[in-house]
Amino acid sequence: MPELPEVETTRRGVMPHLVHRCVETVIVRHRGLRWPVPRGLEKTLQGQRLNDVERRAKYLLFRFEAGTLILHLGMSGHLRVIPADTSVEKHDHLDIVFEGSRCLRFNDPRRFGSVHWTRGDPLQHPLLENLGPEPLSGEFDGDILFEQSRKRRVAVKLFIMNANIVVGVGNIYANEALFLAGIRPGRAAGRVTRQEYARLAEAIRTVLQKAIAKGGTTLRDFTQPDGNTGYFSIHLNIYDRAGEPCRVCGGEIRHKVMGQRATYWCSRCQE
DNA sequence: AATCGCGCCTGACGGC
DNA sequence: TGCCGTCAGGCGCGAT
Repeated sequence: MPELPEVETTRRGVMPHLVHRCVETVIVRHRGLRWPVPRGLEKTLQGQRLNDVERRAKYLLFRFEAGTLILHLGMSGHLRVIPADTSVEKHDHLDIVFEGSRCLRFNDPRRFGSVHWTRGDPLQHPLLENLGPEPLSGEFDGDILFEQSRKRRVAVKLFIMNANIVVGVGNIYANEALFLAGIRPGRAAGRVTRQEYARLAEAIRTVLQKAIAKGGTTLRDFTQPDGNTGYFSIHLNIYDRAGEPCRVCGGEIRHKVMGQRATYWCSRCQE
């Protein structure tokens, strides 16, 4: 499932093939994503030049002259740049064909992804305007987490997965970051100390940056049909290792469902 | 205001 | 072999 590193890797992979090129055709094969693909997107995009591809949280922002295409990969979505005559496969919902036969193709089996169009500032779009800071930016640190969390009883794991607090911390990375910081996921957010939040913020940056580095090496060529996300190459310390020994202390890794999400921790390393 | 939990959707997997 | 039930999982939204 695409988490922030996968989305960032996707951005870096597709952008150089498409930027400064004009759209020739748009093909929508399945409008029924999480929200319907906007009516008239085909006409809106036709002839538009792509100026840049940016990312905000897990949203990709394709900046055209007349507006911005906002795209979320959902659970199972992925983007590739392929020759326009490449045969269509199951779940290929959307093609944006650029000059030079370069087709940006969106495939999403579970259809939790979405596509939006806005003429205004995409950062003011209702889906983006209330998002918290980017974890890899200078605006994010332990103090922000500490201050936002006072008097809040929600579990610290759910707290850091809340996109209004900080974006891009999906379930896997929340588990891994809490392990690195030595904090139990079930602790009330308001009871975690400033010092612990400093460690946690650093751990979040570390796991995300490592994952981006890995993704960057596996995803070098987006024109290859088998380009995968590099997700499985990430070294996981805790996620999906219930009952196995902790790599640091040998203690048994515990598992529990929290907020309908699989949660793992080491009962010795994490307090 | 904060928190909880639903539902969207398909593929993988286990049981029979 | 095949059918069926269950589960995962990001995230917005309505309910509490």
